[in-house]
Amino acid sequence: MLQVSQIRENQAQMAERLAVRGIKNANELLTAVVELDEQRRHTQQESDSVLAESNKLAKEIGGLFKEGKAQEANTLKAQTADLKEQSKGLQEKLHSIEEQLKEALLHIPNVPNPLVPAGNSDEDNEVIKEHGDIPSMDADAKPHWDIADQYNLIDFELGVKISGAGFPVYKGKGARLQRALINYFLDKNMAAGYEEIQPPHFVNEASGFGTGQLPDKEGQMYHMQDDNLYAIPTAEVPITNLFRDEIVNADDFPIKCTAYTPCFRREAGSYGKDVRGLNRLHQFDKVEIVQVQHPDKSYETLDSMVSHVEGILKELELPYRILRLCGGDLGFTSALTYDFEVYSAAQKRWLEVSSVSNFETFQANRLKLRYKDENKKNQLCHTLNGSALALPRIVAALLENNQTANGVSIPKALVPYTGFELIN
RNA sequence: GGAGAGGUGGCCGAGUGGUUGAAGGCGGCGGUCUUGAAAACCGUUGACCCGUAAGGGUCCGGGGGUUCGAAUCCCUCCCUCUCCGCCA
Repeated sequence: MLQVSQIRENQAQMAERLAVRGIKNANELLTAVVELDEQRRHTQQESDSVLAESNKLAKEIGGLFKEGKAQEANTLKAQTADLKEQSKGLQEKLHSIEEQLKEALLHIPNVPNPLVPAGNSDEDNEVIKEHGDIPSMDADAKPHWDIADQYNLIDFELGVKISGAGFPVYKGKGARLQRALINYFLDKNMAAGYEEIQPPHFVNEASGFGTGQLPDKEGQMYHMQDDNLYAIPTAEVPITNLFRDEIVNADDFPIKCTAYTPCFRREAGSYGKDVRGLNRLHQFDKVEIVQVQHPDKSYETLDSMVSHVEGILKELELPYRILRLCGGDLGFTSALTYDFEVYSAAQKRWLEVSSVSNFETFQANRLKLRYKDENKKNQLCHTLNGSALALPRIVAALLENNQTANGVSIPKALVPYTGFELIN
């Protein structure tokens, strides 16, 4: 959620940058906010002075009663009726304006960083780096779903039987590969200074709101109606919400957490050719990194998170590229996002495996996540997160890119974790 | 699922209608003492909104009510804990 004070100060600039997202009426939306805020402040002033007056009278009446001057007290009492009436009306007005203001703010996305290129779709994302050779495969190279089938690694049909489409069953070396990747990622993140956390996989409404999944993206999460809990779509939600309503110590910056969790996504309405095999699932595994940082240092941190993820992909010997997301592809809450894609040789396409973002104060504002600055004033922190990494597409790329006549070879860095060098 | 207790500032905890935004303690910050540190002692220390400021207002789980006045009384919702039952 944007801060009204900032909108007031930089409306024109913000509108301009929001336009990068393809929002045509950005300036109108911001103007509505500013106007509501003006009404709010005006109404509050009125209300405050009425309340100040009644507080004064109440104290006088209290004093008079104590002195035993009941007569005078009762005279004063009569005066308060009118004030009460006024106050009630003003309170109601104030509440209603505040509601409208919140509603207006809730539907404005984060302001993109100046680096964010304009554009409407993933076509307009900016490739800022490409690394590794695209493997040239034989014509009969198999997509990962065939390899998974051949070596009995993943059973999609069994998943359908017990849950439904998008819930794969990993078996044997398939399951072990998953476990190896999770441990490997966690170890890499820990070595980079992230504290490992095991959070709950279900969260309450307040948490969904804090990171921005609610109220807009309600349909994308699984919801347990009886208990009003949501299955987490990413560890970002429980981890970032650890810091909800907190005033953290500025000396603790940067706060770095990592967590492995399954992720649940309804992906309502998705269908078509992109969803085959592991490409798009209702349940998948991911190791996430989250940081809470001082506003002055968050972009430095974003860069360090990007190079951290990059280091992992290099070790896994996967060809990858880094994209800077354009305005149209940028998530609602993000100010700047880098996506990582690995090349999947048999499908002959890039697959997104990580998304690293700086949310600046957008989440912190909803979370009320603050720190004390040098002047002991509370300021909003910056939050960042990234996948390090999401498993399924890494598995897909590993299987496809490393297939040989003898089987699928495991990258060196991973062998200590899998305990085998070859899937055959 | 059944029964009971409770939700107060960063934390613990007192407070049952009046000038209490809230005793006390812990923690934090500053100081005295010390070669330095610890201990001890003294002082200081809530959040949010409006206002250039002075100042004003709101907040004791959320919402509503009673009252001139509510952390304190009433209604309602939410949450937590304890015991019993069930159970990895």
